[in-house]
Amino acid sequence: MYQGVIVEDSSNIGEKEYSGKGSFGQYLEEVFFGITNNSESKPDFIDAGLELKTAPLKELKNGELAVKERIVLGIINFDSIIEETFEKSHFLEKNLHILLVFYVYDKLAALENIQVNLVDIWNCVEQDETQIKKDWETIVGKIRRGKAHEISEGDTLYLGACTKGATRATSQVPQPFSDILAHRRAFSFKIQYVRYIYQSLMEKRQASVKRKKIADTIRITQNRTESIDQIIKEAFCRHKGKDAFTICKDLGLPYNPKAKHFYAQIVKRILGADANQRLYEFEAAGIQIKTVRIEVNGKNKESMSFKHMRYTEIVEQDWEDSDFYVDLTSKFLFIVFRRNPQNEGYFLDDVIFWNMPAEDLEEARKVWIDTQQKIQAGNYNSFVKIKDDRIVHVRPHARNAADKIITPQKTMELKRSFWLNRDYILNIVENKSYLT
DNA sequence: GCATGATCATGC
DNA sequence: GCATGATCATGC
Repeated sequence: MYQGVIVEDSSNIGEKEYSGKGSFGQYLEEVFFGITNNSESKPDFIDAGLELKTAPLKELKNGELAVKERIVLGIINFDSIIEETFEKSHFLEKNLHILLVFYVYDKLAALENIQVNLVDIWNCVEQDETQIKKDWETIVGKIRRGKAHEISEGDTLYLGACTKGATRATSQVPQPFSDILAHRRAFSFKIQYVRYIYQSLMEKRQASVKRKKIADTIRITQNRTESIDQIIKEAFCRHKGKDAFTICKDLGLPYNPKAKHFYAQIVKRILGADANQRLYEFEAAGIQIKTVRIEVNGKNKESMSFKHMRYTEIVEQDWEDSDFYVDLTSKFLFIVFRRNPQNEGYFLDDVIFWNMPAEDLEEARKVWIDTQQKIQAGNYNSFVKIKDDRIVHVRPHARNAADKIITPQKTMELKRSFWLNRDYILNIVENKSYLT
């Protein structure tokens, strides 16, 4: 643990070094707010009841800023949390009101030059009480059932239980209802939720400046006790067996299967939203809608691509901060269309709400590490292939052969992505039938 | 029939 | 102009 001196006057500042992850947070607390860094589990601004959290943003190629990481909210004590209720939880005591400081991440900049982009207060209970409580109870439920070692990021929507500690081997701790050691974990706002927080705070600010109206959002879980997947299932059941053309006709949507958001539009409408309305839970949880087409032979033709990787970025990243990790730990909503042998069209057969099981995520991690090492070594022609049968593979994902990006070796390489193997997708789809 | 490389279509 | 989701084309 870091033992800091109290910064009582500015002459101390120059003597102190802030390094590593969280250095900007320490700097803000000590120099700007004049409080000592501590790992005590009391609010940082005890009198105001405010917890200070800094959140890095990264600059995208197009100049826009995007949230870089999840926000970690404090270690989960497996032994004491089982005695708590959500309303009186340690989590709520510490994190009810959070003062968020979004800043632009710059590894090389001096701390005093770091650019703060947005400061605002977020009250997760005021905004999202139902789901945050549900998530908290899901996590605590696993601990109470002696399943702390099976906690997965995929279990929850907004509040996650992320792993803590440098390595798997050195971060195993006991749990109260099982002899199996579990990975030490902390509560966090999942990165998709942080993205949502940032986006909605920015929108609020811009709307107040420009006196603009914020687009309507629908909460599909509002006034309902069912889980989000049950609600989706019910809504989709009404359209099972129809072809996409008929569904569009029945919903009053244009039939335009090549449009990028065609299936997302259908989903939206099936769930009761208009084109100009937004689905709150999908945005706040970053749920990915993916379509799968099954041919007459019972198989899908295609693997599933994700956004292309940036070779210079991946060599510097930890697995858990990588784009691919964020993608794979999202909830997925697979919309399954099946080829109709009579008329060659596709009909809606199933929707599957899915998240990747921990052991598969671990396999994906190994492939990611393998890829990272090969990029580091400048080896761009021996990535994991689909034939290797390792759940995911690496493959080109470019506009054409000339569509290249820079590498750590300063050469140009074809854009590539991680892909989910087509067999793996088929397996998900065939084993988890959902609409009955 | 499938793996793999390559590319398309759309929208922001 | 490019990201992204999706799909095509070729050769083994």
